[in-house]
Amino acid sequence: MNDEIFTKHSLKRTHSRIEILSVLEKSQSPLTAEEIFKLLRKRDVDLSTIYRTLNSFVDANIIKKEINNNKENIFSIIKEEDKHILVCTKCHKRVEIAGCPYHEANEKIEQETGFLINDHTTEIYGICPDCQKIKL
Amino acid sequence: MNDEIFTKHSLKRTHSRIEILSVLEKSQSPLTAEEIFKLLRKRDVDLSTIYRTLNSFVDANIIKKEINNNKENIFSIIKEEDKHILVCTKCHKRVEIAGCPYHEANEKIEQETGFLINDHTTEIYGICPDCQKIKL
DNA sequence: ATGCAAATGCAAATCGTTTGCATTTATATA
DNA sequence: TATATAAATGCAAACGATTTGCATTTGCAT
Repeated sequence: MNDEIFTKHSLKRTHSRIEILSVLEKSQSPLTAEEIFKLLRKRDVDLSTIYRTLNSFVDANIIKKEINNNKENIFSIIKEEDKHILVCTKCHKRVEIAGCPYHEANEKIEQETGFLINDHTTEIYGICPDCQKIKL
Repeated sequence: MNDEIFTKHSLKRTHSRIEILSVLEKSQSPLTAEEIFKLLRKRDVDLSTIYRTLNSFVDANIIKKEINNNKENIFSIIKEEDKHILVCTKCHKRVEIAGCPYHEANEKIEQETGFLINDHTTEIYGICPDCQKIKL
């Protein structure tokens, strides 16, 4: 299954990592480390391994860590639709960024306001590092 | 000074709270509880009080709690420019929301990409709770 | 000025997370 | 396919940020 994701970040394709990633992929909402632990069928993965794995995944930009309304640390897969575009207003270069937290942010807003959010801007305007170097 | 903010949330206007709020307001960037503790001039406020106060402020929607790149919990004032508008695509009602995390999110993006962000959409489109109740 | 609930300081407890170490496992190479 | 080696894991112990209990103090309404 999800083979590349491991090799891509030079992470070994181990039982624990496959299971943890699978749990996160199947989940509709972000999970705490403890929840992942409980969801792992036989609980055959040690909690410390879960924490180590989650940290690896965060560092590899595969998942992101946030705080929920209950002040717990939660983890969730960075999905394709979470990716946004940075547009340089000078050279018009377009750069894709991963792990943009807007999606999460919007979920929070939905929870807090009862709104059903359909859309939001996915382009962010600014000046890229290259153009910042050019004097005017 | 900032009198209403306390009465508004029925929080007593105490020395600790005034000091902590002041530190957060003066700070250009989000702070950890420990940093706030160290910034308090005479460190005359107990760490436990700082934590209790920060929790009160978060609950009262005066500040927000997030995770920085170093995986520490950080707190920052919810500023006016952090507020965004929810626009209902059915009834065109406009609702202001406080504590929208886009601003923080953008700061993170700036750090990670080197981009200087100038602008982003402040209107979010969806369906408000009232319109969700109306059958079509 | 008085009373009372809320807030505080202090010390101790809690609990989510990390770490050390011996053992196991995945992957590269012969 | 067998072998070597670094990486990953489980377990138990440690850690440290945050919370809590309790006696005392403080803010605020009356």
